[in-house]
Amino acid sequence: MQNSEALALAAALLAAAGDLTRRVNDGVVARGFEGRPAYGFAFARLAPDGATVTDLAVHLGVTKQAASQLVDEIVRKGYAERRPHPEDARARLVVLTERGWACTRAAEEAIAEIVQGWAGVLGESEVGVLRDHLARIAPYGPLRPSW
Amino acid sequence: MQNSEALALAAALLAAAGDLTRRVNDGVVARGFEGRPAYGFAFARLAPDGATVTDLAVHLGVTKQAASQLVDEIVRKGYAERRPHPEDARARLVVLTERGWACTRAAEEAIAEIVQGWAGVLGESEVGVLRDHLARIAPYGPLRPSW
DNA sequence: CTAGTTGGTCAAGCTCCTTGACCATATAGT
DNA sequence: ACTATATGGTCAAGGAGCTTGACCAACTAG
Repeated sequence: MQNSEALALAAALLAAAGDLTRRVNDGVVARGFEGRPAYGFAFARLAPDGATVTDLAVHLGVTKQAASQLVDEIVRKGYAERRPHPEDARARLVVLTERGWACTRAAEEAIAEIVQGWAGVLGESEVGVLRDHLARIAPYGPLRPSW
Repeated sequence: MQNSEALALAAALLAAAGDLTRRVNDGVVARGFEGRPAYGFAFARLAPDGATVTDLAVHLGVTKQAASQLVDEIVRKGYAERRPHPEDARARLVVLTERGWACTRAAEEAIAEIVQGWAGVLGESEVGVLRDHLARIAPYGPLRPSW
């Protein structure tokens, strides 16, 4: 393996990720939602049944104070709400509102559209290969900065 | 293409990029340099023959004020220096110092090491396929947040 | 039932970026 | 040559998003 090939691979990976992040965010905004990339990962954690602020902090890799501020923000914008936790009076369960779900669906649409474009360039089967390769090299990568 | 497959691909791409960024930075720090991921892209632009602050700002996708502050930082840390520009008395040419070059080489070593690991998982030839796929889906992606 | 742990928030501060104002030099129009 | 505009760079102030530290309320283990 040539050194320059390793550099080219690293650059291509970062460029592809940066491009994806930007385009997903643009797609969500174009569908009428306001937000920043971090929302997407937060929503992914909240989606099934809600989560506590501490859960979210762990998921995002930030302090619980930062997660709490993010929740303030998405609550203020109407994407989620804080409810009493059914089993722990200290905790609060943060759950998506209907608008939060709509925003999540918008992000998924945007992603599907972009990946569709990749399939047009590489072909369906090669996109599957790409996904497989990526999953194998970074099974536990961090989830922070993007949709 | 299933929607969930598109989501899995997007998540894997972001995870891989985040993992790469973190590990390159760790590798550079482990080799005795202090820095943040943005340095790497700045150094890549400065490397051949130096660049002006404005060049750097365009390359990084930030304002020239931000680029100027970044240059302050890498100058203060001994990685670069400002010289008069040979053809324009308004401008200054920012060039890497020997320590700046050493830091760049350290980053390249770290990258080579990581990609080596990927070759161990996927095989040499598949790493080439991966690089090709990524280059084809994001030929002009942004270059900002990482080494 | 006290002692320690855990969920959450408030407050202050830091880092990195932005916008706005400004100066020095370069370039174009007349 | 001379004014007008564009460009390279910096200073200053402010904002977004994170951190650390302090703290309270409620859970859990001895």
